[in-house]
Amino acid sequence: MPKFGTMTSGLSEQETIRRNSLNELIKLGINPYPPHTFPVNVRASEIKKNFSTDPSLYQDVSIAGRIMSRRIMGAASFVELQDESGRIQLYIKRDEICPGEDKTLYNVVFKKLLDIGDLIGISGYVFITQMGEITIHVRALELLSKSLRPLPIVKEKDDAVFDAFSDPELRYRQRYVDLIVNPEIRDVFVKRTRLINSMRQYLNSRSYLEVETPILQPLYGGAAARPFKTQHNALDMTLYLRIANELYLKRLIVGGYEGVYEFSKDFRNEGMDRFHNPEFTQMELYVAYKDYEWMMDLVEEMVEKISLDLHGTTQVQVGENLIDFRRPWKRFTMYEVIHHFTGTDIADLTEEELVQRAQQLGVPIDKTMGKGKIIDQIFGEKCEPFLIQPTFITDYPVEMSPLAKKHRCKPGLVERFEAICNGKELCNAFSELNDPIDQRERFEAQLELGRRGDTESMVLDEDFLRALEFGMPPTAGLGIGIDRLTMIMTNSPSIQDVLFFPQMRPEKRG
RNA sequence: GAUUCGCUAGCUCAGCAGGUAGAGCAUCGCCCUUUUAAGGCGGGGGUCCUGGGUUCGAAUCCCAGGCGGAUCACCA
Repeated sequence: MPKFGTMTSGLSEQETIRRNSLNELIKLGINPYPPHTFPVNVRASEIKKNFSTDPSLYQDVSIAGRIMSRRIMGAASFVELQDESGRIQLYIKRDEICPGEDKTLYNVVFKKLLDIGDLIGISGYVFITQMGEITIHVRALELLSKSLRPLPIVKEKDDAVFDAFSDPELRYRQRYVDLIVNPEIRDVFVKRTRLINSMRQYLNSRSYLEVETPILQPLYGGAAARPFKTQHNALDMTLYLRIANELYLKRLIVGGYEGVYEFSKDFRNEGMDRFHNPEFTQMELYVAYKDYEWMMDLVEEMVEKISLDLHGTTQVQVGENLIDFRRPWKRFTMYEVIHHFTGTDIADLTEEELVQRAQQLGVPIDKTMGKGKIIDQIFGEKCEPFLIQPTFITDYPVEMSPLAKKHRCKPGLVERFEAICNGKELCNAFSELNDPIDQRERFEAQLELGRRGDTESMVLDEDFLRALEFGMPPTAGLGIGIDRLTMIMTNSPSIQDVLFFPQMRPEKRG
């Protein structure tokens, strides 16, 4: 466990030595945390990429970064310097950085008082060593920040990694260390940002308006989930952290915007596992005068573009599976896919028959479940895990979709789809319910489910109903899980791998 | 929440017929002016997650707890 406290007595040997080095530096008149800028004019990866084709460009480079390893050979040394772009080797020669009689900078400062983990700035010229490594020959060296804790040392040879910093608990709790020593982790988060940028660019190119809606809500709505509850002192009222932003975005459609979207952190007070974090990110989009068929086309196009932007191809390797986002994706109705995987046509079954059938299939159900939830359960158990390539599942039972419009020709169903990919839901979308009378009835059915013991049933939102009563255009709505999509696009097996700081229990000493 | 595995030096790990702690890298000292998991020689560094119990004696066995991973349940 990490050691806290600032008293020397509580420090490890290596921490004490570094603090002593810090004091020695100060005695030599060197500020270990200098305030001035350092004039970086190039990045490590750029030198490595371009030096061979045009060496003349790199005769006067100035670069800053972290010391990741040192190989000291008497009066000359090699250092691996890491900046945001990658690593480059430095060659440091005593008589080069200490041209006069005083060799303190090399013999004492560099060799004794600097450590792996310290941030330095150097200037020099680039050359290639006898071993063929592109290297910066250092003319001047300056300490930019002293590191007081020893860094885990990860070594590599011939693509084999030695002593990897791999303890998941330490990696998540000290993500900053993870990012320093495991550069491929940094890349996952770069991809996450590029994914969001790609999606935003796509939506902006269609002139949809990016908006912000409340995270603290007096009523939670827009999804079936248990909320986090908090207290506003001045108003003396309970507020909930949003579980979705659907109802607020629809209010904006009522208000006259014809396309709105929001990247939103949502919060659900439920179990945690490798697919679930209490706070997670969704992108919700609402477009007026469109329907769910239209939205399927949009999702296909957008996700295909994202894959191309990230990987230059529609194909992505995810674990054992090669997933191809190339349009068009397969489309099945919920009943079709259940029939396909279970051999049962559930379209005309009564609730009792459905219960019986679920039990025959070994699908666990309980008394609080309505018909819709049982169908969803069968789908979740018997179909969803086996849908690997991106697939649209359409036309859900009305009971499990209280915010979706009734199907234009199939009674008992709604105009809803989910995209399933790698056995998991990627997005959820409907032709939005804009009939205020129907919406009120659906809320009331949800209240009834709540009375039967369903802790995730929706609550009735009078203000939202009032908005609908003013008239909402026919609208297509979409919610897409950004964490899940990032997991797929970066081949990450756990949501913790795509969140910088996944939720953890507090660490305790002893 | 349930089951299961894990927690030993800064990091990765070994040690578990119970006898009082080890390796590699890191670190410290010395040598070394093109090395790259640099190398050579020498030295330090540990509430063995915590608390109880069994025992002459516990990192090791037993019980309880903490934190984490995986799987399951709820869910995105």
